[in-house]
Amino acid sequence: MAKSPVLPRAFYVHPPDRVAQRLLGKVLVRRLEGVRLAGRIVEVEAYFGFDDPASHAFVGKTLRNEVLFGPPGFAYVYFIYGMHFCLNFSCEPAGWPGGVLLRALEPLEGLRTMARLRGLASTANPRLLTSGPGRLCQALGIEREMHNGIDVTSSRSGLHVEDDGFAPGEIEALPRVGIRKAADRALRFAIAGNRFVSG
DNA sequence: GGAGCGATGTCCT
DNA sequence: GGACATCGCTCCG
Repeated sequence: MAKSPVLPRAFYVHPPDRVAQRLLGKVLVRRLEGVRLAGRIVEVEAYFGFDDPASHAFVGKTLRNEVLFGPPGFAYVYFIYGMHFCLNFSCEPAGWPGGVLLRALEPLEGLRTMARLRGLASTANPRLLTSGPGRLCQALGIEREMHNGIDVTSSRSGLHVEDDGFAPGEIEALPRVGIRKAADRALRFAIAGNRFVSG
């Protein structure tokens, strides 16, 4: 089996809605203590900058969101609701804010480790592993202190994205989840019919 | 299976 | 002090 190429920086140097749609079908890979955890990206959301009130970047650059204003292809990990982490990738050239939130994966490799990290006794219901932004971070052992600001275009950073040639087929555009502002914009993208989409 | 709701830390005003 | 890009539990049908 040919080794899948890692998505390079150039992949992320585009507006977040474009990057979001092109991330669908790619494989998120986390190397954790020698174990390879992997899942296919099936649901994402795009967040712009100053013209998007729902974006963390809308208020301008702060200590928390500065990764979104930096160069593309870096992880923006934040803590929400007192107990969950969410993973984004920065987009657009340095100086332009924008990011893509990863909302759901179809688990491919390392399911038993994912279940353990999620506090589940088994992999009987794989939807409970990585369907949802907080769940996928927990399943892959992604935390802010370790991962915020790391380069996801390097396979040495322990978190990167690969292209295994999978073609996602039909993509649907939906309203974003869990936001109050700009909730009418269809900036959530999913592989149509995939059972791991969080909805 | 779906609506309702509580838990809980961090950031910005 | 309030809002928050969530999750899992309860209760009800």
